[in-house]
Amino acid sequence: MSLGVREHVVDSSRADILRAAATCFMERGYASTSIDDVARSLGATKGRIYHHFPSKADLFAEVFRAGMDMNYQAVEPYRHLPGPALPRWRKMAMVHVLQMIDTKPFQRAVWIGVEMHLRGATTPAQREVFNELLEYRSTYGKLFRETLLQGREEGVFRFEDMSIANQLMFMTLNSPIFWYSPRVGETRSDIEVIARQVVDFAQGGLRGTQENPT
Amino acid sequence: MSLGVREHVVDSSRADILRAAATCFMERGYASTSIDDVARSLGATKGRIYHHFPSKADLFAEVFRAGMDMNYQAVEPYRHLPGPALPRWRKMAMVHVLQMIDTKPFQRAVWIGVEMHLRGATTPAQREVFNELLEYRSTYGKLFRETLLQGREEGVFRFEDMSIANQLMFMTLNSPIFWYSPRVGETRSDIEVIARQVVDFAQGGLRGTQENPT
DNA sequence: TGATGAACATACTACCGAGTATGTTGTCAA
DNA sequence: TTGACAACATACTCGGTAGTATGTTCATCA
Repeated sequence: MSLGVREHVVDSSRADILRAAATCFMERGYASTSIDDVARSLGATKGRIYHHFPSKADLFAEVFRAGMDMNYQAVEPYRHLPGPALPRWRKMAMVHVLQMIDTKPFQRAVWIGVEMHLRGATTPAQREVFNELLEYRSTYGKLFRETLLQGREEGVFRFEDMSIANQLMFMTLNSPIFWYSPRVGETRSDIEVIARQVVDFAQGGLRGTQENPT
Repeated sequence: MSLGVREHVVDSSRADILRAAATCFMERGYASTSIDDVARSLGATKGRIYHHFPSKADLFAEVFRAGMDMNYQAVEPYRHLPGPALPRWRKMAMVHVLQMIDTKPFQRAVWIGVEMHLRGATTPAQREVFNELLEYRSTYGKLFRETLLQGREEGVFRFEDMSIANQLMFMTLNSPIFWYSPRVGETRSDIEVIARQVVDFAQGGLRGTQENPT
């Protein structure tokens, strides 16, 4: 079952390509990123990319999947924390936001992928792959949805429309992929302060205006 | 000073092109939208586009400017409402969200434009135009910023970092450009219900968790 | 009424980028 | 040591697209 040195080298090369591709997609978007761009950022040529990935669309899909995997694995350990909804939601939200910051290029790619799918900018052949990935994303969304519902029952959340609340919450929690950029000399605790503010905003939003208390 | 029939026809043709272009940019993004796409959606050819706009980048810039103009003109009447910050902020926010819904194609173009600028995906020549447009956008942002500060002094808002709060607020208020789509048989009041939920979420977010009340 | 120019359409060029076909080099197994 | 294959690089093709150059039509005005 253990992988030989050769396999590790291959996987490492693949992973390097995925990282470079994620960064390129983040910086220029999908359409404006050429395979040559990705190769150049690796000091390589197209041959290397096409040796590991059959097409640009497949390369992008792998980046997308990698980003989703990171999220799922980060949040999954906390989804079944027992007890009231709020602390569990806060933990999950915090982990999610930190993921957005720590793996920004991949998360931007996920965003781009969702956008592309929503406007149907994929070939029928790529549709299948994408549908599977978005199913994956949908599953991830459900992790939060359950906790949102429990929180509403417990009175800590007061949103009206579940669908809208879900959109707004994820919009808030995902937003660092657009505006966060590391500062020089930034420590881990600085990042956590930022993430906490994002989570606080989302929590306040989910509670609403609270103009009719009791 | 009054325009003749000829000028009106010209302006109407230009406006048609801008609307079609905004829709195309929304549906496929900037890079994936060809001038032929825009022309085809008008039942015309490239010649018509290039007769009115010198380049694709200029066409896009005009769409961007039109979107910003709509926002500014919609919000400006309320920026100097006297009295406490909260009702003024709510009015401005509500108008802003309704603008996002009513002129979605243009607002998506504005978003795309900001993204493009942030990653520097513009030629030096287009930089000047873009810088002016983003200055415009910055001015628009200040309309809200003043009210945010007043609201914090009055205790209705409790955010820590002004920059982050501003980002999160606009992220929330802008978000309908991504997830709103008209429903069949939807009335104006249905739309206003949606917009109100968005504004409520943003207001709750700006107030924060409120775990240390007084 | 004919000349002029605006408002397009048509036909073309030049380039860029995805994908392919074909080398080249190093490694490992027999 | 050799041959076979993985992991690339190199050198192409080919379709699509921005931009241009050149018609064409119609209204307006001298």
